[in-house]
Amino acid sequence: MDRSFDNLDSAKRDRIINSALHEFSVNSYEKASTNTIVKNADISKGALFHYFSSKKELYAYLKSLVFKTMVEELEEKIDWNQTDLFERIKEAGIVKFQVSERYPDMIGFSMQAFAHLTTDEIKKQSMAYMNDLYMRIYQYNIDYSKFKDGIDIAKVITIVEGTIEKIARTIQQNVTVYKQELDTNAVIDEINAYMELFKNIFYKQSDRKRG
Amino acid sequence: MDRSFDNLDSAKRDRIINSALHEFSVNSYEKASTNTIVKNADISKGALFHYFSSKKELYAYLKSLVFKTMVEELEEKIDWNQTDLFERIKEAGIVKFQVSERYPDMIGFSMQAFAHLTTDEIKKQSMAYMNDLYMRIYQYNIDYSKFKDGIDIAKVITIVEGTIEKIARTIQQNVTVYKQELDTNAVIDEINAYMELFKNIFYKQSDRKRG
DNA sequence: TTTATATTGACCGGATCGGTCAATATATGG
DNA sequence: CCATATATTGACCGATCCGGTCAATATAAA
Repeated sequence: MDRSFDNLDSAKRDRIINSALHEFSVNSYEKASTNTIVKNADISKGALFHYFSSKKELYAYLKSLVFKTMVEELEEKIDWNQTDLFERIKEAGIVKFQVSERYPDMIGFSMQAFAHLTTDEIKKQSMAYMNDLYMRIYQYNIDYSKFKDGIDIAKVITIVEGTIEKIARTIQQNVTVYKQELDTNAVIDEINAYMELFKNIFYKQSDRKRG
Repeated sequence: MDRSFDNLDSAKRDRIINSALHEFSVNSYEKASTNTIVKNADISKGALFHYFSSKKELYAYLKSLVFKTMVEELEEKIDWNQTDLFERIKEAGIVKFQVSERYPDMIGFSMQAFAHLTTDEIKKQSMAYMNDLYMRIYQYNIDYSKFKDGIDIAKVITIVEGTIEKIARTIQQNVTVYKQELDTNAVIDEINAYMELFKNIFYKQSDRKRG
């Protein structure tokens, strides 16, 4: 990547990044069109290939940007002293949500990028890394003694993850289909409500309010 | 559609249907390639345009097939006398799972097809219909008195849906990434285990075993 | 064998692809 | 103000792929 891209004012840079993320989210790498990217970013074809030497390089840049951004944001903004699982998960969810306010198609891009990795080895490696990161989120400093006896923690995590992703999908749908505006506080309130419900049903009586 | 397509032996017909469903799942309508469809279905270009007069007609056929199949299967195979919510949801999940054994890309196609409907009106209508169908699944003959007092049923449904979809995605991932074979009974067992967990946490003590 | 039907794949004009580059606009330094 | 350097433009390139056609061929029915 030409360093001139980094010197662009951030509004223009984000316009290009978001346009590219969107195009690569909606289409496979091969079918994603640089023409569409420049049109939506409102720049000329030549400009794009001035910043990036090729489509492939643009794609690689986006991959590392997404990866780096996600990891850094999670590292920074998560309170790693938090011992309550549901509060931890809520924080991670909010971080992802905030990132997608700046880069709306980042998560879509990740999924598309992962689905179309070429070799199985690379897929397995990425999967392994993702699992590592998530294990840290779910385990580092977390107090599991609050849970009722006999509760299968792995299942709890599946349930909570599934629920949050479901909420995110529903919001996405409301925004794109019903043209609802995105109300950040409402989203956080909703996630909060679910987390309280989870505490109520999964924690021992005496631990319900401590979380 | 030419009726000659219906007279094809079902193996060949399903090969064409699945190849087309897959191509339209992975790509938008415009970028989906009839060349790719015929290649993967192992038929000639001429044959496809003998069965269907155009790409658009093929797409319309798939839409109505998917819609009809889903509705009919749900109507037929769900036990509408079942009063337990989690058993009902389990049945619906298993029906979808069985359908996707015959047509693996049916659900992916539905999502893609929905996401790319042209007018907002049509989107809203489809959304409304989906909601209706799901409301019947969640409400018809269901005994909600088993739930603990103060439990928010809408949230419970979101949680259970999210969990089942999460399980489905994980299985899909294991199949495509890790080349694991798909063990139907194991999947049903897993869904069962989650449903038992849900009964344990959401039902009153006295109703946990009756479901 | 004759007739009817199913299937093939080379071929069509047109659209789009990733990428180039001479021309132009803008910014910088004296 | 000019001179130079840099940023940006969009018409243009050959290549590829598009949806769809159709004369030729294979297969089945009569």
